[in-house]
Amino acid sequence: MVCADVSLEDLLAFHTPIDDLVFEAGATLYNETDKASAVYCVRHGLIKLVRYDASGNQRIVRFLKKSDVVALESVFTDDQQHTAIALTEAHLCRIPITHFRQFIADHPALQLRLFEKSQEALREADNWLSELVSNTVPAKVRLARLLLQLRIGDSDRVHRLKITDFGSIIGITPETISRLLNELMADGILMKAGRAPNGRNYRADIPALMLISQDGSRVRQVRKSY
Amino acid sequence: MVCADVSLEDLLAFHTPIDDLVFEAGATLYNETDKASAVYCVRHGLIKLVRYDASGNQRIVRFLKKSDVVALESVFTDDQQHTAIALTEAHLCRIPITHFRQFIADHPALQLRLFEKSQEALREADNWLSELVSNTVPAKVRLARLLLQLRIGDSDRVHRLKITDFGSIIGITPETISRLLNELMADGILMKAGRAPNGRNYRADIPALMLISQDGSRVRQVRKSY
DNA sequence: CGTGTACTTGAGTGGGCTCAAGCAGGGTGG
DNA sequence: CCACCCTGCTTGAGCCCACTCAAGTACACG
Repeated sequence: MVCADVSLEDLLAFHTPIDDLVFEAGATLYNETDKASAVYCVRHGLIKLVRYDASGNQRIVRFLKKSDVVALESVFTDDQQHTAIALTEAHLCRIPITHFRQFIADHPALQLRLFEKSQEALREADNWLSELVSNTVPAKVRLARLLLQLRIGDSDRVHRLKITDFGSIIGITPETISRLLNELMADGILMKAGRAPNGRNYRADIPALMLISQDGSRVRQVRKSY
Repeated sequence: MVCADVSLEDLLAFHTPIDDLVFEAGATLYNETDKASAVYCVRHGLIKLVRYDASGNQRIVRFLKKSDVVALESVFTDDQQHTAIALTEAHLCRIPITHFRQFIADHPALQLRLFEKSQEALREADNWLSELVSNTVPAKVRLARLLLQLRIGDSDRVHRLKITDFGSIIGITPETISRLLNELMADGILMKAGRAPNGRNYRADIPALMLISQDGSRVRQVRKSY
């Protein structure tokens, strides 16, 4: 929206040097250690935002897709907080940060849109925190939840990430992911479909996944009150 | 800031019915299932934002403290996404959501401030995701990281939450939390201090905690390339 | 045809969970 | 003032899920 709406045309009219870029799958947009220099609007494709913790483990904190804005935090700070990597081929428009800041200042209506974008991202982060990362919920349940979030539209298709990526979202090892996915395939709930490098996906039995995702097998015993 | 800055005076001048409220420790501001009806500015105290996942487990997704705004998402949606509970006695000013929306519309400068607030919250959420919830990092390390985040200013004091609250942040059971805290106390890194219901805290050996928090004992073996 | 990357599979281990019981302290009411 | 409760915390024993390490397979690509 931000780029597709008013703002894009306005930006172009602004005579700013906008680069229209194509990143191929696996390419890095920028690194955690870089100074903020631009924001990117996603036109097409899937981007992962990752962080490396103190022990060097990779962790995916969010996905960005069509009409999302990458590196929005650089409006307020020069420290990038993530590394951004394309998961599929991605088309982006790059807006130098100084121009973007100026543009925001000149267009108050945009501020509310960006605020809303930010709230959306926050909502997704909260979702991940509450659904995807609890040790107290079995890994299989969390994986089912993640697969549902990766559903493509209303279809029976689900994005098929690399198993290490599945792992760095829900916080378990690739080996365990592999075992769980094979289990789901053995049960006929998941089937490999599509071809690399794009379109890699699963055909999924959505109702079955929803059933698994609501699993309450490990509900904590509450002390009885007589 | 939002409440302490321009906006508060402006709001008052606006003749809006602002309630100035005091919640005691443990009191609920609002529930996940309630319709959005207001935002709250925190003047003093600590608020936790919790969610209950499909299996009924409680999960803390964020803390809010002085100068933060609670229920900011209700600017855009009527669905509350969390339950908000006071952890200490808390002083809040309550602004009915219709007034707040109107006020935002009339005061563009506020939009940028709220956008920034939202980015701050997002940053904290990302931090939690990347540092606090990885199963692949030992629980003790994650607990040390959490304790450092709960540090009070630059002192050697750390907020002492209930063990179930510690648990619902990093995703482990209260029993394990208890064992780990006792371990830290046995090592002289942590000492109980302060009195209930407020001021409950630990005196901590901060450098020791930092050491533990950077632990790399479980770094994954990288396949050697000869 | 060889090399690298992604994934699979197996065996063994251990950290954190479950269930269960007991303790400590601060209210509250008799 | 004590008895009682209730909530928060502790401690123990046993188990199991997910981890570690290690080796092997599948497949894409030059």
